Amino acid sequence: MPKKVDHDERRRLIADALMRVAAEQGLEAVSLRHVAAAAGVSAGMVQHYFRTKDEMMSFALSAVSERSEARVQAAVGALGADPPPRQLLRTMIAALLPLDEATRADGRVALAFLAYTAVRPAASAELHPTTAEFVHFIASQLPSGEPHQAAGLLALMEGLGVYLLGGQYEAEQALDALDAQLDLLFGPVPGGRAGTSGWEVRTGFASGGAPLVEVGEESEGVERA
Amino acid sequence: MPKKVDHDERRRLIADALMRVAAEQGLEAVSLRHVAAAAGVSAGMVQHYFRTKDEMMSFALSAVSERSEARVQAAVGALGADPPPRQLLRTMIAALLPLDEATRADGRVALAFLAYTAVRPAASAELHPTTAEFVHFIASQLPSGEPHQAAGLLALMEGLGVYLLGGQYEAEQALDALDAQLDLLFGPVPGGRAGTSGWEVRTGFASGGAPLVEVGEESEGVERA
DNA sequence: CGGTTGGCAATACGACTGCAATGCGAAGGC
DNA sequence: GCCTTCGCATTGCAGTCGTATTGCCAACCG
Repeated sequence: MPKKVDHDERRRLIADALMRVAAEQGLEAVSLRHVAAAAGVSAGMVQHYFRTKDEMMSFALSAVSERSEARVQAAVGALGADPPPRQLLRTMIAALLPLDEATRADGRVALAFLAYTAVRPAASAELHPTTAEFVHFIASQLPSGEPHQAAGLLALMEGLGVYLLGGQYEAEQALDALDAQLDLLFGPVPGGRAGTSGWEVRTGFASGGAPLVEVGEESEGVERA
Repeated sequence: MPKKVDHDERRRLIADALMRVAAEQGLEAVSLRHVAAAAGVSAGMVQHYFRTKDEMMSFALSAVSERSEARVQAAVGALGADPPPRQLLRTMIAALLPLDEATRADGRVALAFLAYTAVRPAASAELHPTTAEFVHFIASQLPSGEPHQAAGLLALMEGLGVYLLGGQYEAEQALDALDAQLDLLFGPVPGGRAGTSGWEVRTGFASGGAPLVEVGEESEGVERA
């Protein structure tokens, strides 16, 4: 073989550029040439490593999931062995929340992919049934062991992420809501951060903030179409 | 003036077609010609009623929110005067959840718009700060009156919607999780549907189901891009 | 009846898309 | 020292995009 290049490294480099484009301008702006320009390579090279655009999208999709998984594992690993369940869950969930600008960018990409795959189920067939396992794990950490409560906690995390991305919740409000939920599930903790002080619903989104309304109806129905 | 046509009715007809296209093929597939074809009109007519595509998108966006609002009001109106807070909240939230195939289509559109506006904040500037008001209202219905708990309940609803759309949760599981949460907030009810019986995490999504993984990381981070 | 005006269709245009095909330089195998 | 093979860039093509422009038809005013 002639040249020696790490095939997978190149693909990751391209996928990084894709995520950068998607985070800034949305998935609609993701095109071969656009991604190539963002990666600082030629459009032909992108085509060389991904024979089709769908292939590129699928790779980027799995890259997103891999990175988040790594993020959770890093956060949990910093916790030491056998942490108390409440702290473990809080750490894992906080690691999955888009709390700072860097993780918000990733969250936007993930959100875009969420809508993307909602219409193209085949694009994510390779991904594992992580959600079900996660619910199961959460339930095992709960005092009640209730799967319903575990599913609710996971959904709460998801919703917090959506609202954080939409700008309706600030990071602190989201964490307060999370802690309040953990209070409900584990029982209140004296030294916790679960106090009610200082919470105020944010108003006045006129200053270029993200939309509120469609978040409120993110999952609403419109009848037929 | 010559002809007599209801300007707004035409716009709604076109917006309906747009939502149909978006629900089936995603927002990326929404183009003037596509929408025109779905509406059974000429492309020129669409252009006549919406001078620009962004104008059309904004109109459809507000139409989505209007419809969901109407849905909630209809559900609440069927409840009679002064319903108990728990029942009121459950009814409102259930009305916003994509529980059947018809509302799922609307939910897909709303999800697409959510990702869309995450990148174009200006497209939704006209929408009101509904979320903050909603949190406030929920808090007023809660025994604790805790805004944190209210924000958490709203986030849980949002997450349930996302997972319902993704196919990770079935309608019954979502409602069970919702009721379990209401149990936590209001205290358990003897006659409630909050039993743990029959809950089983769904596995084996191989059969064309929607993705699980990127839902699990819907709000994760990927570092920088 | 002529003219004006709104409703709507058709077309043209430039920019962009994904993708296939082609070309060329460089690095090893023989 | 060829010669294959890989890495990568370039170009071309058919199609779609959003938008501006043009033109026809029907309806109402005078």
